Amino acid sequence: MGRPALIDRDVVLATGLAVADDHGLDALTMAAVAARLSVTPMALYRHVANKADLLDGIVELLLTEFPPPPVGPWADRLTALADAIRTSAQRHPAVFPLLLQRPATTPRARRARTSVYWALKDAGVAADRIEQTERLISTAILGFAVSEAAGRFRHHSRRQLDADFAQLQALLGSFIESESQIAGAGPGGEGAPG
Amino acid sequence: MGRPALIDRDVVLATGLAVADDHGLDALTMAAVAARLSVTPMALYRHVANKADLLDGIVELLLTEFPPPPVGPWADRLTALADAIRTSAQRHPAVFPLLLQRPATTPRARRARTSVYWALKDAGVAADRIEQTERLISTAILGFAVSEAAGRFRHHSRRQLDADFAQLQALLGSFIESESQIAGAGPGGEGAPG
DNA sequence: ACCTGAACACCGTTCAAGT
DNA sequence: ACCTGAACACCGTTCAAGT
Repeated sequence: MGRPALIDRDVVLATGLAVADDHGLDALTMAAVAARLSVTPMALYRHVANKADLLDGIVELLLTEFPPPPVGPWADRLTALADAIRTSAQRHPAVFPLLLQRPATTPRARRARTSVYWALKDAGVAADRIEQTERLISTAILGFAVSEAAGRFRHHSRRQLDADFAQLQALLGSFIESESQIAGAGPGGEGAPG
Repeated sequence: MGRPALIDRDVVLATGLAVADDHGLDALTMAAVAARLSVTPMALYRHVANKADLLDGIVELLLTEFPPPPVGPWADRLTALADAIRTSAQRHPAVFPLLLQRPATTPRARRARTSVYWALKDAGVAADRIEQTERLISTAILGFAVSEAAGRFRHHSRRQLDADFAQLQALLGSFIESESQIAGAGPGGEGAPG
């Protein structure tokens, strides 16, 4: 067998993300990633198939930043997840928009989606309405996070955007309650008894 | 003075859009656009400053496809606009996502935004709530249209996505009504009298 | 097994030159 | 004024070669 590896796939992806964070998506080239790793561009091809695979891997890496939601009432769990998504977008504005371009079928994407499913179940949403409800709220949250990260709101103040995001979360919260089968379900844990 | 022009900015932008529609964003190169116009790549630089300017111009061209909404009740006008946005996204999936990356400060973008303002005013939304309300509904509609165009929903059926979009529009409609200061304002023209 | 060096087709962009 | 031809730095990717 050969010599010890200098790099592996994970550091290639993490380095690619760092390059994009620091200098933008246009600056994310194979040569730039390689230079950060003190390695030849061609060395990367043992760890990623090509540049598209590198981008896919970086998007996948982004999903890692969405922490498992805390235990607690369903509304708190969804709020925490939405805040984590927005924070991740702010931290990685160059690559975050790519998230909209990949179907969420990888294990990590499924994990994030499943935690939303559980929250909606606890909120009292009917089983056959959970998937559609998840798509609606995820799309709205991602749409905001991407818009903010990509610069569509660049002429608005941070204070204004915080208020916008809070309003969006409130709207989605009341939508979920309207879908709830639990009479008078508030943002509590398992809904009102009886 | 010189010789008659073979091309102008509008045909360069339209040709760029056509290349992206036919072969994707990666295939949208200066050389490809020039070839379609039977011209040298360098000839394009008299009409667009550089490739970024070409992309900006194409995004601007997209806004042209949003027709002025019909006269009628505010809800019908907003529905028509939302449908036009989604249709444009479906027709131009490669470039539509770029719309999220530009602040809507150009005249054409402002025109589209203004027609939403008027609809919200007619719906009875308070003057100091109109701009935030417009951002919320535009972000949700654009988020859906971009997600669909960019492929995030590629594993879902057309029928399912139609239902999702209808549900999103219904949610936004009831949100607007909840913001209305006109008691019992339905989706009618100018709200209930008195 | 992992990395390097040389090479290729292609890309955006410039500059000076033609009409 | 508008377009062309030649040229440059850079990009993704291949292949054969080194250890």
